[in-house]
Amino acid sequence: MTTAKSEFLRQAEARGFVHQCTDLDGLDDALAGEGPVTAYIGFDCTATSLHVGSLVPIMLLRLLQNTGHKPIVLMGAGTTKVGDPSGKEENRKLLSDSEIARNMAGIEKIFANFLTFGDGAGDAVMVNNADWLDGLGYISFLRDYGRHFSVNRMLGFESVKLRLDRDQPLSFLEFNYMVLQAYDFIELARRYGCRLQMGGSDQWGNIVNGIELGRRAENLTLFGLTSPLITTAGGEKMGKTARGSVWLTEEALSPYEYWQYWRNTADTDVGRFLRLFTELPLDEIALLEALQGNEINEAKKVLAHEATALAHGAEAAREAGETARQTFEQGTAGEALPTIEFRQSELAAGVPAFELLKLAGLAASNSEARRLIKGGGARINDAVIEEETRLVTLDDINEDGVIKLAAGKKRHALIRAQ
RNA sequence: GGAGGGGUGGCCGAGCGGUCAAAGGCAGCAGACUGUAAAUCUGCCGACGUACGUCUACGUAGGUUCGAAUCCUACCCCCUCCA
Repeated sequence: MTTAKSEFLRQAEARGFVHQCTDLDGLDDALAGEGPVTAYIGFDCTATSLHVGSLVPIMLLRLLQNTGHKPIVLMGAGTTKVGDPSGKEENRKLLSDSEIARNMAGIEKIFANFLTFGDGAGDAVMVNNADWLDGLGYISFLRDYGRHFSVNRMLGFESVKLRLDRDQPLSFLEFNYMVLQAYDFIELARRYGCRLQMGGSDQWGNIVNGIELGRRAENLTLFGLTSPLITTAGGEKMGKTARGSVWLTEEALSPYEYWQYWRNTADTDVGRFLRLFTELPLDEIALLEALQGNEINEAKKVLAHEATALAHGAEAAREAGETARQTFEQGTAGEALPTIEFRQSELAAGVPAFELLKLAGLAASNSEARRLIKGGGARINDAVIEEETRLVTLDDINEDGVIKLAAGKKRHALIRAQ
């Protein structure tokens, strides 16, 4: 298929969201037909925040909503109790109910920035599969749905095969994950008329299972659509930096640092990321992408701004951009830099620079900070720190009333005296 | 159930009684170059300590030895082959 009829698929394809689809033409017909199509993506509740690795599905749901359809965010509180074996890591540790509840609350807040929730036809809804999974009756579930699953086939699925081939243990608990995920789909179809499940390419097997269960058990026509796994030009999964994951919540990662993450995108990733992670028109992106040499930095700033505005709001994005401008282009210090407060009296007595570097999060330990100083990578107010044991005092406060600390050229922090 | 192989720093992977905080690679950090890019080159890369150093670390727990990642015993886990 070259041109989709539906706005959603046209955009999704043009922007690089589509990897595989169970029935592209059929789905296109449905999407182009009358009324909104309801679609869902499931998210595990394994942490209190999501990171940029989850941004592709989030943007996909947003695109769905923007093109007139209804997104369902499925919180996998129920399936999280089982653990997805496709993670291929080993057994995951089981999370307690309270941990799951806490994680879910954190994740919910993120979606509020990306989707419009409500009761209208096109409004997004958030549901929790624990609502139906927790109360399943074992025998009746087996009789009604279990009979539609062929163990022979399940053994052939990538997630399972991988474990078996390596003789790694796969508990019966985990083996059931795909059954439950398949069941989620028909439960959503029943409750919300949901007809499409989307997800990362690693979810293909799980999604297909749901579709087949729908057909066998309820004679439903369901669709599946997966997006490619996005890696950086360096071939790495997205979302890791020196300081850990690139989280989407302010509490976990400041908007400024989030902005910086995007600003530091590799040249070759700029166009792809603009298409996936911003909503700029494609022709505009094409222009930005075509910029050469130094000028591509303008495209990166646009990417950083747009992406940050989605996650943290336009104002926070503007502020982050302004701080970056002041810090990098003007050599002064912007408001939004990470800041630590210090008591006047403590500073008067003098605090070792390496300790400040550690406290500011620019080094993981005192040793690392000392090494940084030894290596000539640490600066106070733009002056390289020469002695390893340099004390920082009130005298170091510059004309802006702060002490500017830097580790390398990119990582800055401010010290304020209280 | 039987036979053999293995568990080493964030990951991969050498070491197989002292010279081992442990080769090499990857990742990471910094420096040079640049464009807050990529590639390349250089340095650093357990913690604490201004140096000498101290402490913690080679699956877990004991033991042998002046001395163990290296040898012995038990336990846990993984892999390969046989039944």
